[in-house]
Amino acid sequence: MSTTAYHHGNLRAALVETGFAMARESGPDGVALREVARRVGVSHNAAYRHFADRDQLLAEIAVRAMDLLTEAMEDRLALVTEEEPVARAQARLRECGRAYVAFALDEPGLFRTAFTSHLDGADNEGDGGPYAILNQILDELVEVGHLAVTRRPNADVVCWAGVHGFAVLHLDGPLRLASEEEREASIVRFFDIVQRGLGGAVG
Amino acid sequence: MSTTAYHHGNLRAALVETGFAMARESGPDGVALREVARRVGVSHNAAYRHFADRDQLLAEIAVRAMDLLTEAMEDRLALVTEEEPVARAQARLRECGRAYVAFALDEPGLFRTAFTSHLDGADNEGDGGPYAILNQILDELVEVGHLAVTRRPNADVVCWAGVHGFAVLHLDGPLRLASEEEREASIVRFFDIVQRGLGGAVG
DNA sequence: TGTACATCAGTGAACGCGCGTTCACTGATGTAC
DNA sequence: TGTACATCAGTGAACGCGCGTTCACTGATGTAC
Repeated sequence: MSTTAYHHGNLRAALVETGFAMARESGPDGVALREVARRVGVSHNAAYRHFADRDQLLAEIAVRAMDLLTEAMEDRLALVTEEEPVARAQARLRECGRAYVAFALDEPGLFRTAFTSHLDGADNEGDGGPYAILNQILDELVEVGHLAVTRRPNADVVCWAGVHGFAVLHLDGPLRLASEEEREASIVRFFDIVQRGLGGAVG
Repeated sequence: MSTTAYHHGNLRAALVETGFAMARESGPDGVALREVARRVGVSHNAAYRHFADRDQLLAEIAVRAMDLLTEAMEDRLALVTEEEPVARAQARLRECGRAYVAFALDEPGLFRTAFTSHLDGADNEGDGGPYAILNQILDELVEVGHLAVTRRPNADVVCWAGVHGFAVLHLDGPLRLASEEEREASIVRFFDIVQRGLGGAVG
């Protein structure tokens, strides 16, 4: 943008930021080292001063993408006003899932980048990311008496799989042509089934 | 392999077969037109006599991959011996899902190829593929009284999403490092939750 | 306060890669008379 | 049964693409004395 020409001063951050924007536009494969450098206005190998290779840059971008997903979920959870404990926990589970799906569909490039495998950096576990949020909400469902402790194990993976599969099928998969109405109806049914499946009581 | 040198006689089929083998090894991106031709022993542009472009070849390979998935599901369904109607339909739902996940994990290249978007050929709907099988089993669950007709709509998408997400998270995603025991425990919980979520009665 | 020098952060040219696709072509096949 | 010829199915060379990465380099910076 400006700064001291030679000795950019902030190259690393600029590369990540620009690469992030490119991932947003066109997913992980859209992040070409040469093109990132070009956009930042620096020679194409200057990046090697700051990253061992392209994958290391991409890993850092992926972490930021995952962070954005996490924020999107937190933002949405903050909007839950329901006070009755069981209904509240259920609503939080729904909103958390909806935020995940909405992020995937609104930010396909970032979503794909966040879930690019073969990158180290992001281990996605425990660290307060989407998975941790989900786990916390499931714990709330236990505390509140909707989900039996004995049925708590692996409930996290099940919920995650459902929501992730929903996102992926609609994003890249055979359901990508589904109308918004169909999508909405399916997701409503999804939470209906999950809620009944988790809970001990019916209806 | 042999045949009349010039005028291969069966080039189209040979290209599809070899491309299929390459997709099996390394997924859709592993199917390079030039390499397929090389392996078949033909000049790299002979393929253009039979396919408009690489995507058309890949689309045909994807259809065959989807067919193999379908067969895997059917084979596994054929093994269900349970006779009591409700238990039978439930078992069929489980086996159908298990076959899907097993295929994804055992044949990652083919699974990814089958679900490569941007290809025409496969519309994956109604034609007797995995989705049709799932729909049929859900209809059985309705007939048999486990699933209420009013709750039938979109149950297909929900089941599909769960199983697909499970596969994808374990194949490419953050759960790819999960042990076989964890995977098995999760999938058991998955069917537990789906079955309760679908059914009107509890456990 | 001035200068020497190590270190750091960039540059520019080049390598090697394998791909998809197109062009003008030639060898093989089969059919009509 | 023989031959002419259209059609079909391959070939080989070439284009253009953009990439990641490495090499030897040079200009800027800051610190020690």
